[in-house]
Amino acid sequence: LARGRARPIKHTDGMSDVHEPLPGQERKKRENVTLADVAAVAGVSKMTASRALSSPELVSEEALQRVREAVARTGYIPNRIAGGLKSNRSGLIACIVPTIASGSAFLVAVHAMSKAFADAGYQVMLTERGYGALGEPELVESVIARRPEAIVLIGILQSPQARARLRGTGLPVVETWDMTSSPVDMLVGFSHEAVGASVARFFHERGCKHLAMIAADEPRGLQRAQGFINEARRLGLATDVHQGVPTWTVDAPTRMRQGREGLAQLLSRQPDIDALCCATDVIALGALTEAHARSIAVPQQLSIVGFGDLDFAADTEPALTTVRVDSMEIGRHAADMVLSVLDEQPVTDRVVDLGFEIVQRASA
Amino acid sequence: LARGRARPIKHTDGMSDVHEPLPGQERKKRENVTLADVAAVAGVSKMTASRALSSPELVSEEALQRVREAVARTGYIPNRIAGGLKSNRSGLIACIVPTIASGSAFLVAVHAMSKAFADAGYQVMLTERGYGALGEPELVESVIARRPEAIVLIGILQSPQARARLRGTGLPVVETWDMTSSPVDMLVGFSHEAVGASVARFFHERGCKHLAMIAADEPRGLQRAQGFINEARRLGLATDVHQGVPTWTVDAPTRMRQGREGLAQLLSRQPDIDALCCATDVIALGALTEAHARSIAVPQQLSIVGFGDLDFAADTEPALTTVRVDSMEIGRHAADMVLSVLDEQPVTDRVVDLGFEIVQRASA
DNA sequence: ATGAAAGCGCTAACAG
DNA sequence: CTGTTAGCGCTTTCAT
Repeated sequence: LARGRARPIKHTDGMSDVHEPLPGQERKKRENVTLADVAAVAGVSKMTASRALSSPELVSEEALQRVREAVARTGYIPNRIAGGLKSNRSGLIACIVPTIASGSAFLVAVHAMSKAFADAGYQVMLTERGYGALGEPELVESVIARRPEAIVLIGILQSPQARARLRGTGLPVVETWDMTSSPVDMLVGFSHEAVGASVARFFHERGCKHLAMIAADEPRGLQRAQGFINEARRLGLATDVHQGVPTWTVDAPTRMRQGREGLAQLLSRQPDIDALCCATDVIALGALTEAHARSIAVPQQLSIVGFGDLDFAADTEPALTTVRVDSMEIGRHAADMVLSVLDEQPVTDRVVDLGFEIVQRASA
Repeated sequence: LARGRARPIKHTDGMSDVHEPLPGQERKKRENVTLADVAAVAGVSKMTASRALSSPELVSEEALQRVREAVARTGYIPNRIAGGLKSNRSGLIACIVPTIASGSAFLVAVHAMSKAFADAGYQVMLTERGYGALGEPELVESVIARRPEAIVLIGILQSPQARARLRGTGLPVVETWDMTSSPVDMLVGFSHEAVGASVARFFHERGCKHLAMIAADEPRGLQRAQGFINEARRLGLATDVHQGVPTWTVDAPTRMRQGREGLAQLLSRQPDIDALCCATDVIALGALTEAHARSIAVPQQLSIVGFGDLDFAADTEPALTTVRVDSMEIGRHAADMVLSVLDEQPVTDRVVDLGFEIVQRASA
């Protein structure tokens, strides 16, 4: 953890000059307005000032007025870092996401969660896991170092060490977007293997014979692929030369191009494919586009199914058949669980499977 | 419709004795391992333990060993909240974004920034502004309450009050993705009006006569639209019944559907449109799709230009002509500026226009 | 309803 | 190289 060198702290008198430091010249540390200043200006004790801000009902009307005025006059902004130290309540919820720069469905869950937490007075600290960049244990440690009051994960940590660390904190932890038999604490998600298997059955029921898959190289994407392939085998739909399901695997986060390339690759290997399961809607959109460019009729010649039911899925040509996950509900539910625990309320179902649903549109 | 499990599965307890804090009942605050404990176990003073962790080069080899062992034995995780209080260095950089759940181009900038800050030992605290949900002044206050060491904004705050607050902190502030004559502090972006004007000229040079626009109802989207419309007027390309440019405005964040609807709406108003400027690539993709569905030849009958050069732009059918912004560079540059200031190094250019470029592909 | 004292866990600023 | 002494700004606790 290389850091810049510590800079000297200049102590300026603070409030004497009302207006701004010429930017760039001299960044004054004049965030010296503390609760003590407010109290002094208001003519009350620090404690009364503190109470006026956090539990106004315990303070006389008059004191309240004077403190409020003092706050306005001084431009006081409470220091939550200091408050948190003593009270052991940081007001922070950590959320660890795989990545942010992508059109992944889980962003909706994060969004919903953020809102729920914000409404409850917590701030969310979002951290990118980066699909394998920094080590999980170090990441978890750096997050815990901020003393969040709870931790929400999109996905499941692989490293047993990191999981142990999480558990060791005794903090409420919610893992989401996945199912596992050994959650760290709470869990709200769905089975990715079941998703894959359902898609295989979906194709089977509609008479498709030659299935193929574009998989995403990321834990949950691989689970979906595995579920799809296994079920296809079971149904006797593994028909490539090696009695397998032709599969093309791409990096995450997924891009449309990978769908185009993937379909092209799969067709060159096995031209008679009639059903394609895509790891994400974005890939499916690429595949749809490639099919169009090659004048392959969808769904007549080729059925395509995506995953995520992203906001564009209903608006492609043809409209995309896809697996819908109630991402918003996952986010809300995760937030509810956390808030319940923080509120000392019992949480009966600590593991929740929210399931999924195949939305049939025109592409399959 | 195949369905997954849609109702909660009861967790059959099972693990009750694996880890002890009976969840929900008695969340023991047993994160009591402090530096003092480590020091005691290692048989050194708190200070030596502290130094062993943050400036190992100041500590003897032996002490280092013993502290490291003590850390491992106790499972100590430093409390950055406490450290930050004394040192006045929270190690936090706040980043305020419009929203997270969208395929906006700025997410790439955020991603790049996060990485740069992480490499420098800072953690990024991402906050959603929510396109007008909570008041800007309150939002800024809640962010400042965490005492970040710098603040990066995607976009520019509207509220003068909020801007004053920001300035008042004396913290390094970088506004990004925009140009303004009165930045709070530093600025790295490009002119959205210039983007709009360039697209209008682009159409003009290629002989288009009947321009139209799908605008996004968000500050920068509106600036682009304004630039486009003004330039179109100047060039004599404002040709609708009212001597204007047919414009359809949609909510942000934008979705593909809005592009489909928008094109449909515009055509019903003015069927002879031959050039369409879209507020985002996502909208452009929708417009492309709608054109395809209506058998309108792109670009022969209708030219379409997007904005953002998102990762899918090169892979649509036809490939999308769009305005490219070097989002990653914006993120990196913003991070560099902040890190320089934090490192007491001079920043010569406090306002940087990174420009943009029209990438001509097949759609126009 | 208010205030005084006592730290939260850590690190800056000195001495040794 | 190591330790001691003071707090950072706030809130808990307990007195009034």
